Amino acid sequence: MANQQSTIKDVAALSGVSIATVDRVLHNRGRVSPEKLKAVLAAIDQLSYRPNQIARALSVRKSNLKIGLTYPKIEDDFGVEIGEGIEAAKNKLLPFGVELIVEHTYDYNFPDQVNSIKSLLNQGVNGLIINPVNDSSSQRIDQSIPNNIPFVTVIEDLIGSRRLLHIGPDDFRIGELAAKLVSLYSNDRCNVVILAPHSTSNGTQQRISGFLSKAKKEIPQMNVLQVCALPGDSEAEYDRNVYEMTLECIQNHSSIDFFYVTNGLTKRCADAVTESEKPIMVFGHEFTKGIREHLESGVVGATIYQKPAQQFYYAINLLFEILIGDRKVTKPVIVTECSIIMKESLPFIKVGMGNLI
Amino acid sequence: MANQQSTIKDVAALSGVSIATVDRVLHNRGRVSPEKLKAVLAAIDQLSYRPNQIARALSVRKSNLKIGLTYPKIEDDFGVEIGEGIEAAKNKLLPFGVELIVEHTYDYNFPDQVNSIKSLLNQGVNGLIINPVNDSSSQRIDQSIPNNIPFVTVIEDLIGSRRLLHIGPDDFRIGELAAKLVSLYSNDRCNVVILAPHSTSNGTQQRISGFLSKAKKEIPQMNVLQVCALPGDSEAEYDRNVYEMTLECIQNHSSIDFFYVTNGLTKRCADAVTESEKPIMVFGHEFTKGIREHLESGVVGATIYQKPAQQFYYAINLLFEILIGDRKVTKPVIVTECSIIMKESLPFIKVGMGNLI
DNA sequence: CTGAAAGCGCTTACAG
DNA sequence: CTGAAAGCGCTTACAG
Repeated sequence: MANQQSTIKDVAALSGVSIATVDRVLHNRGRVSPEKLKAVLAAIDQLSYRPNQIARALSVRKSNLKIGLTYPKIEDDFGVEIGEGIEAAKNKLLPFGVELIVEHTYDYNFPDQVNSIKSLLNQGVNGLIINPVNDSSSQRIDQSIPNNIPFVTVIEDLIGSRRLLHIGPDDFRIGELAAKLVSLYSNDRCNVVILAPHSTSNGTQQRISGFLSKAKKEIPQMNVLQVCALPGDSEAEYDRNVYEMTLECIQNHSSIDFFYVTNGLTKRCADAVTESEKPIMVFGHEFTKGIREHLESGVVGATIYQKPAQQFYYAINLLFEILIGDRKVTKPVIVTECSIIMKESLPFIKVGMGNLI
Repeated sequence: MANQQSTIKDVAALSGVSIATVDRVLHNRGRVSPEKLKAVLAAIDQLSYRPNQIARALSVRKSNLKIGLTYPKIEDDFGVEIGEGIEAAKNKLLPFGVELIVEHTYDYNFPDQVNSIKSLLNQGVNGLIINPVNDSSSQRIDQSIPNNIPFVTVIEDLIGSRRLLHIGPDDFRIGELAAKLVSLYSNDRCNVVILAPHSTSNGTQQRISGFLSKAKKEIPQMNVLQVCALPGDSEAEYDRNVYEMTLECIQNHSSIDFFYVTNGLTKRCADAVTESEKPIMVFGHEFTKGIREHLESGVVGATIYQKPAQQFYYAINLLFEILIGDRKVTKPVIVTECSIIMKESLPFIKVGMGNLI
């Protein structure tokens, strides 16, 4: 029937009020007489009116929202992908008059992150996105952010903090999946060494727990020889240490079949395995150029990819919608998609923002 | 420096012309004197001006673009997902004044599809999205569409047709991946029966070819006992026949370890396997409710999911951008993402439009 | 070839 | 509590 989409003008005409009043009803910015309220609501219903978001965006532009973002910047393809997600979100929100202010720490420096948050607050942001460098500090993060500034976490949760919501992978289940993948590539023998960065990261612990739990429950032939906590404070140190630790493990255990690396250090572990020339397969995480090469050569069996660009893009958009009141928070944790990547699925994998326009 | 995003007004002011002239330059709708052209170009460059797409959308709204879409509607969750992708695209394009007109055939009826195309053309569409029911008919599709109406194909290509571009999975590689997955779940013995709808669908053929090629090249223990072409003309027939054929195969071959089903009929095959109580595992495609249940119970080992909602959403948006001149066609085929789904990755899978906002 | 003006659908002061 | 008016940044007839 009503072929053309109806507008706020139509609603105003039908209910016999001005468009300003309709707008008040729409966003309950209050003080509308009961009769008019009722009439407007009825008209909205009758015309099944839905506000034009584009028009809204254009005029709301003037409000000049600021969103702050802080994350630990790592100089590799994972960092590049995060940058791509941020850039995409920035461009998408630009015409809405949103200013996205980005700060980052180099490596996992917690005091730096607290400083970056202060700096963002000083610049007058209306909300924050935080990719925490360290999740044991929920309290201190809470303390650095005023109550009236909402913040959301990405990738790594800040459990027990005042965060509005968290967006990231389900690390325990990811650990379980990793164990399953390892078992699929094994025959009778399945001796595994786990390499994880030594950190208080909850995500890492969850992955290890998930892995071990799955092995115990369902994979009788799997034997976890060792769980190595890599020392380090920076990505460079981790990179060095994972390489050396891998070689060391190979020397100490004569019977390793698999390494499971709980994060993007997968590449350097695979480098060491390649160097050793042992028939060992590596399983791990993320999807950088180096990991792709090891997948192609068969040293890495499979990797679980958490699509960082999409997580950031999604988090930024979500916070924006929350700030302008277009979205309510219904659940505190949103689990994001992860992909299983193996040699044969390389042709289908989209990195960065992929096909998402 | 230039903190605020510059606007068309700024460009006009800087180059000493009217905004109408800037607009002419922007979209080269011609007839601008060389001097002014140069001045405008310089100003655009100097201000690094980027048009506000939101504002553009709002005014371009009046042009009232129509996009037509036709696809074979199947009454299952796959069809529901397609509907979700279409709905999301429709809502996204609504404020741009785009009317998305959707027609569908029931099942794979080619004459019906030709009729639906005619009907869409009669309604004055400016471009078409076609999910072909049958790819042997590129010529007849070409003939039903005037040269000035661009069309793109989704999911199944119309090779040799005049389509502007194709958006869909890489079916040969998908077949290869399927063979790899089967081999991962096998131990020493790996006897496989392939079930495929009897149709002229090129996608199906590609998947089978990929599967066989991979098996031959890299999986010596794999033995393909039979490739069954299922008779049928409608989804209901296929559903019935795949069930019966599965039971028949189980009777005829005493040693089947795996079924590979080239499409969403996976569910009915798994039903029959469950019924037979044989220790046979099914591999297949898509991700409907029924398939999820079989993954949970372990009858289906893994499924490869082509995310139909996203393919449609993407195709519609792409055609829109092409029609308004915001995007050029650079490559004729766009390969979309596919996910490997196994029991352990169920927690991460987003169906429909997932987290894509 | 060029510019002034109206308009897309909404929001936001402002005045009453 | 309510409405008229200006404005967001662009496009599109229209007049010159």
